[in-house]
Amino acid sequence: MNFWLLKSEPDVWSIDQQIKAGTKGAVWDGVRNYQAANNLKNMKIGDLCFFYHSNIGKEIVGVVKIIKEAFIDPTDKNKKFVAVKVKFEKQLKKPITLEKIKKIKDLQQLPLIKQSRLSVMPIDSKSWKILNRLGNI
DNA sequence: GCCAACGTTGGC
DNA sequence: GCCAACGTTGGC
Repeated sequence: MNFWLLKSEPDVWSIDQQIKAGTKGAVWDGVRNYQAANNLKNMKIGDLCFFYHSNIGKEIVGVVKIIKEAFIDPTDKNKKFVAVKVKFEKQLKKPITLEKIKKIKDLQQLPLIKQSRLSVMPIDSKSWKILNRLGNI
């Protein structure tokens, strides 16, 4: 099992909307970056992803689970990019802010810090554990 | 609202 | 295939 982090602007798609989507889940589409798309392709059913709010909030707000592996993004006319389907898993009572993550030495290698523009990124299991502890998950 | 850091596009 | 110009993302 692998771990990931998905970024979304809450204006476009927020954790609240993800919660409303319920057990049926929702399509994670709109990724138009090859590196991010490659990460999507490597996701397997059952993998867990942090749900991060970019721009507004700048914090990890929950966890979602992959329920459908990569397929052609229905919103991509050129059919080059892929989407996955995710289901709401958990919401953090207390979100983990970017500010907080930046203060933790063991998390400085995360793409979230180093590559701020990447919207889909892998999280190594050690960092996943640290973040779970921080989020009281 | 600005700007750094990237990605992409298109002329050559 | 290079690189300048332009566009986008996202933190501040």
